[in-house]
Amino acid sequence: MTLFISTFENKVDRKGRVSVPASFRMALSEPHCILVGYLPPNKALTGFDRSRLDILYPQPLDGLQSDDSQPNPAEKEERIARERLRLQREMMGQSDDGVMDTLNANTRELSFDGEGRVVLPADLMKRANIEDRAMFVGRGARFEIWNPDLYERQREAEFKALAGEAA
Amino acid sequence: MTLFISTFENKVDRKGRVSVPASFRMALSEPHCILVGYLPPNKALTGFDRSRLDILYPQPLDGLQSDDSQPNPAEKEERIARERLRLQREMMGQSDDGVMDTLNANTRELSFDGEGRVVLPADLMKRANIEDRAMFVGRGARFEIWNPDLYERQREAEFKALAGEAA
DNA sequence: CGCTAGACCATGAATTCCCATCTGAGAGTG
DNA sequence: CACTCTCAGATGGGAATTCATGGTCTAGCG
Repeated sequence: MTLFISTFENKVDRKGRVSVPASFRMALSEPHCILVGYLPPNKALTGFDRSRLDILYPQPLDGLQSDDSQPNPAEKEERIARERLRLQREMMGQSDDGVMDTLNANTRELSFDGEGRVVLPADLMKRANIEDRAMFVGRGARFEIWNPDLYERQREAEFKALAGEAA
Repeated sequence: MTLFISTFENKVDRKGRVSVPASFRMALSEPHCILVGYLPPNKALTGFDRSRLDILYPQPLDGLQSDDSQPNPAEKEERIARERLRLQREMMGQSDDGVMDTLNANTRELSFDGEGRVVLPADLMKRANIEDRAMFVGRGARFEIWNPDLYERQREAEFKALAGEAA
């Protein structure tokens, strides 16, 4: 899999559009969209590829039903029943997975225009203090979108932490 | 795949009609309806795609009859017999599945008009304190419909929980 | 006959699409 | 080594489409 590396500063135009760095776009499995969200206490937005969700989500049942690694059928049935009960409760809003719930609510699917840009929703921009410039920061499997000035401070802090650690 | 993410605030008109966000509509497998229900002590309504019911329901017999992971034929027959008895009791109203019973009773099938709207039943609106605005909140496999003001408080609470967890 | 639920139509605003321009890096050339 | 050419990526603006929203009409039902 391809990773997001390096940093790029691009402009945000009046419509909220930004070019996603070409190298980030090429790292995507879904070529036509990215997921971008905000979660506290972060100071920046987080972006990632759509295929990441498949990893984050527990597979409902399918994984269990075809799972023959556990040869004991009674235990397998029991696990399926338990998982089904969990899904049933979840469907009625009694979820036990607060993290994923919050992530889903606060993440958007942004699609590219013909030039490789996305529009950053106004509320997300506000949360990350992004105005007319955006810094794309590669973090491996994900990337971050910062206010460039804030990121420079963050970078210094990270450098300092590393240097201090080494000393 | 049906995946609901992000949040959208839409207006509820005098007839109780609301536009379901376009991205939610596109996530549906059944393009012409959604299931919406209320269960205490939730503060919001819960909606999901019709196809979800197939997952929530235990497969009657089919799964067992074709299940050859357990080579012992006697035990397999015994399990089928047990399952059949369970189904019989269920058909007589002696269900052992309280969650699904409650879910079925308190869920409505809402169909779309030509513009992608549904009408929210008055009693459901009342239970969720929804008046003239509705906040659609993506929760992955399901979504929620909130009074926007209540949801903003909920969002802050979720953020606080996340931030606290990180600290 | 009055009412309600559903279908149908009209409008404005927001979003997406499309085309034109700009810029910087690197290759090629004299 | 200076200069130009070329190309991919980035940026800007206007046109076209989608979406949300409000209203009206019609049919079925009480």
